[in-house]
Amino acid sequence: MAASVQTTTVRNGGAGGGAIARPAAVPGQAAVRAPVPDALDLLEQFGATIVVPREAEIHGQDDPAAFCYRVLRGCVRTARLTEDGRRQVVEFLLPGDVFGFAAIDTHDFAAQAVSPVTLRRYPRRMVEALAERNAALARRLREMVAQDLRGAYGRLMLLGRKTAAERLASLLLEMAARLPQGPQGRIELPMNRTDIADHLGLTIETVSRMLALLKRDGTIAIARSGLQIRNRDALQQMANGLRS
Amino acid sequence: MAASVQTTTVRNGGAGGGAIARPAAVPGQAAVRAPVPDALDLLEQFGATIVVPREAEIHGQDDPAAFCYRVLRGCVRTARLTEDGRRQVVEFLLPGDVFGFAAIDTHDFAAQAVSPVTLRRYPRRMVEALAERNAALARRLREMVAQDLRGAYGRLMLLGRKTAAERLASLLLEMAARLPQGPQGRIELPMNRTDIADHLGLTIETVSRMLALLKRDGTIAIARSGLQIRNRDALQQMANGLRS
DNA sequence: CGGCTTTTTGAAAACCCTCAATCCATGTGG
DNA sequence: CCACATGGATTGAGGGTTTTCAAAAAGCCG
Repeated sequence: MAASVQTTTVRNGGAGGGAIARPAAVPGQAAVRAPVPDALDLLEQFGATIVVPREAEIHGQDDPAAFCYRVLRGCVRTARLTEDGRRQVVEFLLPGDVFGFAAIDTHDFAAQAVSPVTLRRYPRRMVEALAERNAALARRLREMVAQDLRGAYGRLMLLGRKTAAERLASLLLEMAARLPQGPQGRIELPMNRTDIADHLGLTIETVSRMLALLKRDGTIAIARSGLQIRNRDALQQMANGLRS
Repeated sequence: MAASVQTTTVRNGGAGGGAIARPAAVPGQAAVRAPVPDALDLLEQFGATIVVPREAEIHGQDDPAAFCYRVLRGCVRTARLTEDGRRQVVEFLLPGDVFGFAAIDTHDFAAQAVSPVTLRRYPRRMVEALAERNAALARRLREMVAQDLRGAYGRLMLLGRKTAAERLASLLLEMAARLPQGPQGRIELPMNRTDIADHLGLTIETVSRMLALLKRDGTIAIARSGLQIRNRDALQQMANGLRS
């Protein structure tokens, strides 16, 4: 079922990947860059850096979980597919994000490259072996999974109880918080309308229409694949269902 | 914000609660009851058994996570609430199920008793302390959280991409698999229509209508709070969207 | 039996989806 | 350099599913 992964190994071993994603640095706080030790750093020596082309599969749904991953560059989506072809995009992963750590034996979602992606890849066997001997790492792993779970709960609310407008507003706010900001808070959404629709439980047409609405409001501005939030408060209100 | 928990402590300490919920026993297999050691058994000596009346709150959303729980009797629901009162029921917990183990500092959902409930309650501080020293327990905890995550992913698909009929069929099948079966596969749903609706992202009217449909089909039979699945294959097909 | 809540049923409306056409950006070949 | 083809995005019209509002029916418990 799983299409074979088409990747290019760039580096193998060594500390080639920069710092591990750390638990929630307080935003807006002066960055004291003493190298805070992170239990995940233990994995670094077993990591390999790989490059995945746009739209290629990193691993398939129900594939044996041989590796966990951390995103270095680009955007990854995790998704589930039904037998009859309906798709639910679980989440979008950006640089610093990790995935695959919650797997027991197999991954329970597919992972694909939304844009050209650079990943750091860790053998799960090593992760498990290290966690067996290192309580701090074990705890960190559990926290990471718990974090994912927390995110999933938020999405359950979004999909079960929010309107199309609210879902889109929520996504835009989330992406604005996670993506690098250009001048005037301009951001570049890496995913297309189909990805957004499959993430929000909508159709591409509805996504397009809601974006058009927000554009008419002056809440956002869209210019050739770039997006700018002009009225964050309005978006926030819309995301929370406080109808004007 | 959190309403105070109104509970009755029945027992404290000792091995009062029976065996811990174990990882997926193979159904239909002859039960070889050699006491398989479960890492969770370590917690048992710190457990307390409590009783919670129907509809009472076990813990509130964003409450500090002082305890984890295991259901001994009854049905618990976990739910999230928005500011404007919309509710998403995350899951229903039945005897043998545990909850609260994914919390970091606070619970990220409220837990309430759907029916009169008996719980075994473990101090989180103890759980953390034991996990620090016991790798098997740490791994077990992570697997439990990963299991929850897996379940959440399934629900994302359900809420994002399934129709009302499909959602209801899925729930009935899940409940039939988890609840004790009476004669002729008769089961008793512990939750009311509102709970089901808030779990499936629907309204109580839609839930009622879909049940009426299934009843007309002869797929299910409903008799005074009891439910019987008459055509499991039809339900299965409906749950997977294979329209007749 | 009477009062209460829960569930069911009905009719109309809202929201989102489907189908279809147009627009736009990008890339290709003449 | 421009015509054309391509794929994604947008816009429009109509329809379907689910919701909303309302009322009746069915349970439940005194």
